[in-house]
Amino acid sequence: MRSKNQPSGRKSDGGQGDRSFIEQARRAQIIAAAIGAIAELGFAGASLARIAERAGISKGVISYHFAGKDELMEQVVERIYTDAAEHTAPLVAEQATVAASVRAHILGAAEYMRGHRDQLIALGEIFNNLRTPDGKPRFGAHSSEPLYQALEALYRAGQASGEFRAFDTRVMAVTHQAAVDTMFGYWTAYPEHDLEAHARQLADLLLNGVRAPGAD
Amino acid sequence: MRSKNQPSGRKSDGGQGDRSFIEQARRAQIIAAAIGAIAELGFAGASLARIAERAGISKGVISYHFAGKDELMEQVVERIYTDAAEHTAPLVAEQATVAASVRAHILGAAEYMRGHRDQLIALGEIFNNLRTPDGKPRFGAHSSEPLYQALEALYRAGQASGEFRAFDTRVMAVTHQAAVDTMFGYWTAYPEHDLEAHARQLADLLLNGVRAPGAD
DNA sequence: CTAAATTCTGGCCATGCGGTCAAAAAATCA
DNA sequence: TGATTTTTTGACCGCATGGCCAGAATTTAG
Repeated sequence: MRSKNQPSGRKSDGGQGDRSFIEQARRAQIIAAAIGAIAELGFAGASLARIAERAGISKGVISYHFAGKDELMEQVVERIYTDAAEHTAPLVAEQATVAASVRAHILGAAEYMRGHRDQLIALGEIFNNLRTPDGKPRFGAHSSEPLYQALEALYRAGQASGEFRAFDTRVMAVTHQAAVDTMFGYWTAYPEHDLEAHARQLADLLLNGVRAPGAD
Repeated sequence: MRSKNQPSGRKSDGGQGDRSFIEQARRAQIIAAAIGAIAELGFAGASLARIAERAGISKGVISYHFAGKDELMEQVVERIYTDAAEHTAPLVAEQATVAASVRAHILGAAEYMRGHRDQLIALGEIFNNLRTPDGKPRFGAHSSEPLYQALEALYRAGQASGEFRAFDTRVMAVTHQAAVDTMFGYWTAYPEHDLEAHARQLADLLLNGVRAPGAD
């Protein structure tokens, strides 16, 4: 009766530990199918049955590889989130001035959006809809703390270097992130919209907003 | 066999036409209960049963007064939306300069948020989640067009008067709206956050971003 | 090749959903 | 008052959902 079948049995296991290759592949496949389903049908429309159908497997397979729908959704978020962060972070770091970093962050985000439409839609859907069993949002605004802190650090550096004027860096970070997120949402609704031009306009706007009075 | 009981039977009837007082009162009561339920439990958690429970009535009453859940949700949106617009619009109009109007819009929105937390949460939930029978979002980003156009007109006026520099007014309008919306979301997540200070910071940021080079 | 472990299938379950309805209750009318 | 209309109730329907599991299929190990 020992050694039950539960590859995903080790609950609350952050790292993926010792997972066989085919196990990892199946999980990746299911996650990909989930992203597609959520992007097309919305969070509520992405049932396990529909995700399984997209993946070309039986519904039970998902239950076999994931503890439940909630774990699936959390894995989807983790996958997308880390991937996006890995892409954006280095772009910012290699700039000479802080203003250039801010601009690079915005333009880099726009470029990333082009190739990851479904992932970002799915991310938003899950953020907005996934809830804990007691009904509270699973990913509240608090989940954006790391993002906010990174942006705050960036803007504070600009203040320290004298590039930027004095302002509340937290409000700035929140606004910056919101503007970038919405740029994506707007482009999603109006696909013919020029994403890169939007990004340039936005960078101009934000940098003008924080630029130190003397610098020109 | 004529004269069936269907107070809400006149489908696609924009105005409320001839509705008895008690009929209007019941509808208002149900809409209020729906707002509370959505704000607390999210869109998915706000079932007809739970809304009815909150209103202290039987579930069937909702079906009697509304054609279906979708109509209820649309009425909720209409109620909230018109109420908010009525509050914000005059504030903007009575300002001397365009910059003052922009500032008034942001500060006015912040003030409004304080007294209408649940309404605005519910509005967001419905915008993000209500879908037509074929699965498409009922209120896409296109629903914000009137807002965007009003803001564009405002910023264009500033450009015409020479207060503002040249920039893409559409990007500006989208960004402005996003920043205001997110100010609300952030305050919701961090209730101790100083909403009015945030609004002032945001107004400074946006106005600095668009201010004409010479003006100071 | 055989045995054991892993993975997959397809059907089943309880739950909650939106919606419907006959009948009861309440309000209105004559 | 009694007759008629409006409103409410509470039970019920069909359906989709997330989850479960016995057994079959497949892969791996000895």
